[in-house]
Amino acid sequence: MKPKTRKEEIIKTSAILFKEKGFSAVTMRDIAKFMGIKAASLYNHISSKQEILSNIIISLAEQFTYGMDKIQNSHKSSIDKLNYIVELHVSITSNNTDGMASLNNDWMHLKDELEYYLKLRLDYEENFRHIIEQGIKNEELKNANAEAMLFSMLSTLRSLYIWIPNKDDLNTSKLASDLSHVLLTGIIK
Amino acid sequence: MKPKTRKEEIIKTSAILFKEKGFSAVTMRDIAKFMGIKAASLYNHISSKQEILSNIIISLAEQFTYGMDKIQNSHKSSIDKLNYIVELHVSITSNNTDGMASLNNDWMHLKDELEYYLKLRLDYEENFRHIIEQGIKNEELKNANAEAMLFSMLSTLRSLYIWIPNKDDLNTSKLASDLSHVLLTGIIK
DNA sequence: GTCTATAAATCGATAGAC
DNA sequence: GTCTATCGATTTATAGAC
Repeated sequence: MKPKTRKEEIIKTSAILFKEKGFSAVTMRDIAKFMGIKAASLYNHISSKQEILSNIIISLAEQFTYGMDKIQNSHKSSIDKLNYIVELHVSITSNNTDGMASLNNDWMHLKDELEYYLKLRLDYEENFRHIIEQGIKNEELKNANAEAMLFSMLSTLRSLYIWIPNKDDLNTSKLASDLSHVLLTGIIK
Repeated sequence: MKPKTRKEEIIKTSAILFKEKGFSAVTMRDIAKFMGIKAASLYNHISSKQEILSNIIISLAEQFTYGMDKIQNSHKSSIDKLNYIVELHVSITSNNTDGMASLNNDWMHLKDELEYYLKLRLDYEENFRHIIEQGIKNEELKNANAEAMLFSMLSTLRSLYIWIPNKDDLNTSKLASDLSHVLLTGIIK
């Protein structure tokens, strides 16, 4: 995931700073200083601060959409599908923990792509909900509050970017399996 | 929870706007406009934008600290303590959904109170962790990844402010019990 | 308690030299 | 590809009238 072009380098640097203080509190001068150049030089590679933000967010949102489509089209059990969703989040997040902060906290500062992002997010949530509801019908899952199940899983998976950087020796498959176990079977003996 | 003084009104209004766009993207003019006055008039009641933010965040952080202390000092089982933690989050969040957004997303913009806030948060997490570890020793909880358990519960509870406003007919005790059930016993049949 | 007017600093972005 | 210089807009906050 090393940036190959100068533009990719700007986007990667921005994601680090956006994670620390949020999109609105980071200035073009902050980004430039971090890269050892002047703010005006950034505009030779990108056209606006907005463009940096959309690059970070839309790319991630589309990765989630693509992954969810593959899971939906696989003919697996509901529980297997939920396990794959956990793996999807662990995989995408561990490859871009910085960008995930913008996806979660700065999407509202999108302009041209705001509607597109909101559609991707809504579709994702509806697919997730559908898998849970199917699992209840199948009697794979408890006949309980489906919205609470969805909310709990989504909240945990969306917060992964906060947790993952703290695990130095990151074993993504163990992390995904531990997390699946907690989310699906609970913590009570 | 109706604001009684003009200062409380400013803080309540600010919390609504901070939730929408974040602290840094909201201007004093935005807050004033929402209240039907001019930005300069705000300074007759508060001394800075910073002061508004600390009022929102520190008050909430102290409520969590106070609630956790009471739970720690109660001589209940580990599982009961976890249930009370869920109730604590549902209770505080449902009384101030707007402010919870600042607590979660804008704490890094604190200045004088940043260290104090970080200490309260760290203590809270350590108390939470201790309860889970005790539960594992007691054999009330599974002998599994304690950090994953803590992370999953905390992530879900901290995200409650996003979910609660969407439930119009809010029955807080049913919400807390549904959530406890999902978090403690999982979703698999 | 609210207003108008304004200070002082900082913002995103552009022009043009090298 | 980076620089200096700068524009025009916007920011938090203050001074002083009413």
